[in-house]
Amino acid sequence: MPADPPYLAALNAPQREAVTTTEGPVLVLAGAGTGKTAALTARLAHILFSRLAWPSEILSVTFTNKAAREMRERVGRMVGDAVEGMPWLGTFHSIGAKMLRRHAELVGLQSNFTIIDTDDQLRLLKQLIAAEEIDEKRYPARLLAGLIDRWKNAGLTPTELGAGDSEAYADGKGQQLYAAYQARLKTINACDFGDLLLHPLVILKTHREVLESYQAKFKYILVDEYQDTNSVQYLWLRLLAQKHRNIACVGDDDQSIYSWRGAQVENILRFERDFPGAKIVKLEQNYRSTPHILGAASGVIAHNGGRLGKTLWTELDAGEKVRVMGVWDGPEEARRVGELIEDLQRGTKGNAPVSLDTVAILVRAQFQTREFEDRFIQIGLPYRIVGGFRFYERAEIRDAIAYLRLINQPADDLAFDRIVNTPKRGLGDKAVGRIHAYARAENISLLHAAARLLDSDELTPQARKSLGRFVADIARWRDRTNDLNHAELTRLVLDESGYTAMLQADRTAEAAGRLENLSELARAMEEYETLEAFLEHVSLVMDNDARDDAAKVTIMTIHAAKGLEYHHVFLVGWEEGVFPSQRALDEGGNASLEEERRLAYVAITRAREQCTILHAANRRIYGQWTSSIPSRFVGELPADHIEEESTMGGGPSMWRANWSATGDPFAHVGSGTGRGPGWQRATNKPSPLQGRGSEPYERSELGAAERGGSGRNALFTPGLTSAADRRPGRPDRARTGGLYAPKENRGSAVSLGNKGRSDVALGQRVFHEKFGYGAIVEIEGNKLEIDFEHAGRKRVMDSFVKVG
DNA sequence: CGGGACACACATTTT
DNA sequence: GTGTGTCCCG
Repeated sequence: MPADPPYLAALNAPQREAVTTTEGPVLVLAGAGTGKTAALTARLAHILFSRLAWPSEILSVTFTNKAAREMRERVGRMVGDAVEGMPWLGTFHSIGAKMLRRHAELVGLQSNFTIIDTDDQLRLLKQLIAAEEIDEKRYPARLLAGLIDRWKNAGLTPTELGAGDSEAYADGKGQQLYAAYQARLKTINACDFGDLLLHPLVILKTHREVLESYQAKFKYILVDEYQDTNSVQYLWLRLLAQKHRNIACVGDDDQSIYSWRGAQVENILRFERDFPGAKIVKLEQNYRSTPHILGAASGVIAHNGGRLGKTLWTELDAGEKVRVMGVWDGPEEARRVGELIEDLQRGTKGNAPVSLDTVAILVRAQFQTREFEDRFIQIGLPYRIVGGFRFYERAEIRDAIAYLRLINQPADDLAFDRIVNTPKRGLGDKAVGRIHAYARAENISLLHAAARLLDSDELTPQARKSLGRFVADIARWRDRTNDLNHAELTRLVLDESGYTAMLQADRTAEAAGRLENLSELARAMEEYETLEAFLEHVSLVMDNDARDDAAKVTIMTIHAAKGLEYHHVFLVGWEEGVFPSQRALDEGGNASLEEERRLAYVAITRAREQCTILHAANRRIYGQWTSSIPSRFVGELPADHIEEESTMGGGPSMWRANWSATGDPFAHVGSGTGRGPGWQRATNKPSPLQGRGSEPYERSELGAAERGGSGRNALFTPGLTSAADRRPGRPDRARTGGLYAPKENRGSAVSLGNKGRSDVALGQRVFHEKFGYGAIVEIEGNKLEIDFEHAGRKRVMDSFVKVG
């Protein structure tokens, strides 16, 4: 036997088996951190090196673009340029789009169809709902969108819906609307995310010759994160693998966290039945986490039933126990995490300084990121939030892309609607309404209708002139696609449409940023061969790849963290109602709870060396202060693997007891009734919930330092409110000292009325304790409107900024 | 027609 | 607390 090829050298026995068992169905059960990606990429390399197939004959699907990119890079390192020829490596959605473009006509589309996002989808549905004269208040478009999504994930076209399904919306109009929606998409030559999966399935099912060509083509199929496949994806795979039956699926039932998106763990559980004779390989040696971290994760997941069951083990040294910390409230949580990260960064107790790139904070839901953002701006700790607002969702970017979409695809009515009057051309509701009516009557696209209306008397001369110019512009730009590259075209369009001028005329601070974003857009486009390729990228790639190299702490959701690893991981908000989420507790029963638990498992196993779990006793959720108890998952952590500490004295068990002794501290407030600050003020009762957030401007005046910490004791001991609670804001650390405004201005700022200070001016750069640096865009007495570099626009009192 | 003020509902996770 | 939709005014 010749020496092992390099790609096999570093693999353990089960991994090798997963790599070299190329023929026949294989299911690889890979626990967290067991070298799943390594095995998967080695398998690809093995198939290529052994000349079992050409790169174009391998289908390998992942769930995220991140995973696809990583696999491409790693395979590239092993096999060199051959990876360039792997056209079928990508996410289910990108591969679906690719197949669909080849066979679009089979489902009534043209191959230059537009991929619409959820925003466009919602707008379209609203139109249809209105046309049916359904009360959108009673039956929100969102609900319908959710249903359609679910149907598509299940692989069901409108005609295939079950009897009960159409009942789900507006007294049985669900099916009808679904059909109308699909018809509408077809006329505007567009499809949504779900269609990228559903249309290809329909094509494979109804066109034997197409199916056979793909079956013959894909000699090997690889699927990552198999536990997350939904029904459409599953049906795809089953059809495509039928001929060669060389399908390798890698997954972990304990990491199934997408059932709400239609994922069926059952797919993994029934693999052997679907592919008789399948070989099962288990990867159980973990290379990522210390035994304590692994032990903690295993202890939690052991509370779930119906698992395939794996026993993870590791050869790594014991390392630190998982830290569990109880804190008083949300702001304190952020403060503590900030301090701990600064300690890491500095290096303490003989530990070497740590790069922020190896540190992550994982949250259950997006709203939790705010607290950390606020705090980190304040202390100047560099951070990056993954997910959240994405570059391509900004209004100006969407506008620019709408222009391009319309140029690329004149039937794109959604794009037309978006930009026909942006920038303002004097084409308001009335004019646009006429265009719509005409298009509907003649069954033509909006752009087409607009062109025809120019020859009629339907529009006012003013509107006609304006619209004429718009239509001519689009046509002219369309012609220029031949002689200009798309980045140049974009710049031309932005200039000639008046969009650039509109932003230049806008003196607000945001406008400058928008212009910058647009030039960034044009720059990004240069990396793509064609306009079509770029638009596809925009539609499918959701992660913001604006990566800069400065080391930063990463803040993201647990979902987004799947597949990633960090040396130091902070898991925050482990409280009942936050994690597990209230939704999961309220509905979905045990299945939801188990999914939350798997999420906890995923979260813990992201950590390599150090895992810190935090829970707060009080948290403000949707503006209401709520007391909370530690997550049940905290209780499920095996005692041997954790060490608990609390910043509140007495340890977590103490204040847990406190909580039950006090009963519901919010009983007198009628918590959860949605009563706002106004009501609280009106009652004029010295309630601990009163004050603070209820007064205008106060929120921004108070440093987070004060809002956290012991000042909040009042929540549990109403008698003791004040002194501590009313103490004026004060920096809690030496390095931020001196940034506060002079004392005499503070506390009485509101009563001082409109006497503004004299040392500030428009455009001036200032520093605010809570929001960081920003420029003054407006001065109104003692109130300033400031455009903060990181925190956006806020109105604050002038006494709380320092000229800087 | 456009912009601003107001009232209102609405609040996981994502390709 | 937020964003969205609507109304009214210039």
